[in-house]
Amino acid sequence: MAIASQEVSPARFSAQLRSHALQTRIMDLILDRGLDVGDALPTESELSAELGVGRNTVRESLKVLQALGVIEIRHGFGMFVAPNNFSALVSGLTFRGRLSLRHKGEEAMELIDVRQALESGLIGSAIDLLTEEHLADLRTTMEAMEAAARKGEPLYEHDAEFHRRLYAPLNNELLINLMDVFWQVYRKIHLALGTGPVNLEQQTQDHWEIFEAVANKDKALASERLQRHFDGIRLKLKDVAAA
Amino acid sequence: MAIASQEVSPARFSAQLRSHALQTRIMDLILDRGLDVGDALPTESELSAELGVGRNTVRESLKVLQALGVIEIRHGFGMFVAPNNFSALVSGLTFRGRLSLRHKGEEAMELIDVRQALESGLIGSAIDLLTEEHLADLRTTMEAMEAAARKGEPLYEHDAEFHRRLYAPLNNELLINLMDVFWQVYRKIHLALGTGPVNLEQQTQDHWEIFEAVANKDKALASERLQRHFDGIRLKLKDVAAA
DNA sequence: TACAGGAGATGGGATGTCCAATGTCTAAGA
DNA sequence: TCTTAGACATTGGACATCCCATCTCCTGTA
Repeated sequence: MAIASQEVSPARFSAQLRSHALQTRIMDLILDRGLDVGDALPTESELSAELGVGRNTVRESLKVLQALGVIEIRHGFGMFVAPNNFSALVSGLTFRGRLSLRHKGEEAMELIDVRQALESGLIGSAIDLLTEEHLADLRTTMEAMEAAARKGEPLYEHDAEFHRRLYAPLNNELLINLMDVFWQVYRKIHLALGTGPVNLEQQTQDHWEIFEAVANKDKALASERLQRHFDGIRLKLKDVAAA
Repeated sequence: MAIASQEVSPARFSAQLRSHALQTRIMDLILDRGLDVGDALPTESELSAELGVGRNTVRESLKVLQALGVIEIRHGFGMFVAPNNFSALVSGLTFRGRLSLRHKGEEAMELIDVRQALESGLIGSAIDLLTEEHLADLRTTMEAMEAAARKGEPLYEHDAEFHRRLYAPLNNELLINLMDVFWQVYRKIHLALGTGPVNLEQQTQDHWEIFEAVANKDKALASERLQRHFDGIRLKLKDVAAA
């Protein structure tokens, strides 16, 4: 018969299947009714009645859907189909990253690898589509970063913004969201473990160099400098994991 | 005062913050106690008592953590720290993809873009690290695919397996999981919309060509053929979205 | 020794009650 | 007429309690 899909035991997850099925039923209900982003879902009680399960059970599924970024729940008002939202992944990935740091930080490192692959792999296409306007936005971000560095403020937000805008030309929201997730996970892991002293000037300088390569439409150089940028991040993470 | 972080209203999500906080507390509890993959969590009642919240409330958070792949819940036995598991993302992304198909299928297309970027961007590194053993595995998969195609069976599993093994040399589980997620989402969207007739021979042939380029360690050719493979997928998706 | 079945523990789920947040509607006041 | 404070209905949040379903492990019997 060769089911041959997963190496899990057979009827060991019947409960999980049931609750997953309920989540699917709710999502199907949304799709079947033609609800779109921003539209309201039935109330908890209505769903409970329509789906034939208790309100608590429905709530559990709804909370999961909320966590997955499918719906948005507003206390006292209702539940709505959510706009794109990947904040869900952040929690899960952060947990895995921190868990892995107790061993050798492999998973956290893998995360950097994926981000590096995505960014240095896509910088070429991004440069192709780059307009003057995009470049101006990037410069603005860099100037803000430099100002922050001078004041000794953390560069977290500016760093994220830089990378976000770097790939804005691709016009791919999923990609932006994914990279944002990776970035946030890295940041959270870093914060959770206590960051050592950071060299703000060096960090700013790195980004300026990437900016320069991008501005000159030098794909190879941009890719290389991005690689180096990530190598630096990787080293920092290794230090933290070793401690 | 310049909060200036997000463009959302201020105290509109206090409830979400609270439930998210509870999830975080549970994850911190796992980390603080040094629990590792496979270790058992306290029971629902214990957690309820320790965290000072009702059992139902704890359950909602636990379900979320389960959905995020953080813990594994086994009815009648207990809850355990889960091994890496990204099946969570599948549901959320599939929903978004199907939702977007009602418009122009933009999000589904973005998903293909990201996958294409990841795969064609990383094939070079994968080829660098490719061993004879990896290649043999790949060939085995291809032969299985060909056999299935001859019997007129769907190639889903073989297709997934091929791509999984293609990047096995990178030894990056996160990457493999991510690509698996994208693949499953694509498949689910495809199934949900009813797939047109598929050309099994053509599909097999595509993969053989990619295999050939990889076997010859021709990075450029492999990358190009991967690109073409994804272009085909993109076209198919566009057809479905248009219907 | 091997198997069957029960005991105990744990999660799954339903129901009812009350609390808290939100938006809306109304009425008083400027 | 416009504004605003407050009452109100609606909706989600949280909890307690009860019972069911499922699992593992252990014990007794063949």
